[in-house]
Amino acid sequence: MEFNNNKSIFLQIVDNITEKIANGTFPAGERIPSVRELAAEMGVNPNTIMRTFNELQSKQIIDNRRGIGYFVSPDARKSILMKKKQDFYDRVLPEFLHQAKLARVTPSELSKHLEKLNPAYYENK
Amino acid sequence: MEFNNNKSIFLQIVDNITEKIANGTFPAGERIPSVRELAAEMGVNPNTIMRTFNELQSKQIIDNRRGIGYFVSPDARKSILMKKKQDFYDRVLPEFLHQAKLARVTPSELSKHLEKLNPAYYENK
Amino acid sequence: MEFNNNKSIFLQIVDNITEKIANGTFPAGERIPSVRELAAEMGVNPNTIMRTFNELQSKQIIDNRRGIGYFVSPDARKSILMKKKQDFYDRVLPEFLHQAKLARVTPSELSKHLEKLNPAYYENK
Amino acid sequence: MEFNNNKSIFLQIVDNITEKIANGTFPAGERIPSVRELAAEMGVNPNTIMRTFNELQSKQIIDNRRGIGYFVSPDARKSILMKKKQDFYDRVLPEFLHQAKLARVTPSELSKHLEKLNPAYYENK
DNA sequence: GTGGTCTAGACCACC
DNA sequence: GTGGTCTAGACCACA
Repeated sequence: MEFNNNKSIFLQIVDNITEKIANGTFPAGERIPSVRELAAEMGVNPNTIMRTFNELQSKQIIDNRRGIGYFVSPDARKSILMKKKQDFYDRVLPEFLHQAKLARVTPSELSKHLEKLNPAYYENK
Repeated sequence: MEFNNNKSIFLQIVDNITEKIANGTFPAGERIPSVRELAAEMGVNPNTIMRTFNELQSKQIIDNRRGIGYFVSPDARKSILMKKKQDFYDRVLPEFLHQAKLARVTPSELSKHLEKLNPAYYENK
Repeated sequence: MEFNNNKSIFLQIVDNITEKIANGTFPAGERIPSVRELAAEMGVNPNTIMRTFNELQSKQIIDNRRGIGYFVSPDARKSILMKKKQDFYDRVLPEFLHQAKLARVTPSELSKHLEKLNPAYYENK
Repeated sequence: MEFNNNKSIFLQIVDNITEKIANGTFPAGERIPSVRELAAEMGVNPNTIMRTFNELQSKQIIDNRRGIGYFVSPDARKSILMKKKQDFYDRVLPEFLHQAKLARVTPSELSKHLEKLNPAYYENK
């Protein structure tokens, strides 16, 4: 896996696994790969994966079964999608509008750009 | 001044001063307050202000006159606005669309929200 | 059987079987179900039951008759009850009082709660 | 600092610091010693302290100021005492009564012991 | 095999 | 000086 330097690796892995649960790559109730497997696959130290798992567990996205591994929580997908959407409207969108204002992008200018992108660019990103 | 823990303090001050130049609070050619004044006003270590000034200077937004202080560069405002707009389209907007996709916010849903907000919320932010 | 994630599974099964001997579900001298039976019944790996049996045997609560199975020791019940009571006064009660102190629960406050619970709640738990 | 083998070191340090905040050793709003200081004082690796701080921060008991250190949250003490008391009644007390029942300690027997201890032992523990 | 903890040590950005 | 992240490697209990 390729990592971006702006964000810590373990948080990028948190995002990565969260998205895999959201899009069904890791289905609800299923076991996710072991710490060592993921570490090898992502070219990262097992401790880093462990930290990721701690984070996901504290968010109640995954559960642990002793000696067996980590499993996707039953309602993880739904709760992830809900939280993501809420975060989008509560934090991402206002911040975006703030940035638009600082860049002196007028609402009409912005609308024009968003229209042009709809739906092609947006869907393929 | 209140700071956000997600971003380094000196970068938040860079943004703050940059915006003050963009909106004319600090006009072109004028002297900006001294390191000590700003440090006291913002409740921050003078070293942090120095770092801010170094950053602004390297972006050619302010100039130093030895023994006198720092001054807003003649063309600072125009260049700030240009860079801001470019950064908005090159980085902020794509990232925003990416976040929208991850949050499963459809283009039409997004348009609807933006319409509702336009122009009232957006202008007053 | 449902397990608590704070304690190892085999120790939870040890507790479970110990209590069944204490309350007469598994009477003295009788054979207890086989490893495979218990494993199936509890939804657990047979190795885990084996470990449980080893533990119980080392505490002289059960005995093994080769090729036949495990049997409740003749004096298991009496010894379990004695040890439990001793452990309660030596370890559980002091720890409980320590927790009460950390929670700033005064002795009188505690007495009041215990009175209210006695005997109804306590007996039916 | 001396550690108990039944519980992970970082959780024992969490308890230790939490109690120090509860009893006023670390007053609200004050800075707590640095990671390196505590690590040296407790004879532990700085990473272990870091893990402790992450835990305390996620519980909103301490806050971070970039480049300066960690500070006790303004309302940490009150919230700690509330949570502790709630946990005592919700979890510790029921578990204790359950243990008493398993040990076949009758309510009256228990009351007698608690009386005897009141208040001397309890206060000095 | 699984996770979990801890250490030692390096390197970084930031104040 | 402060915290923050990551690696490497060891050791452990548990299933």
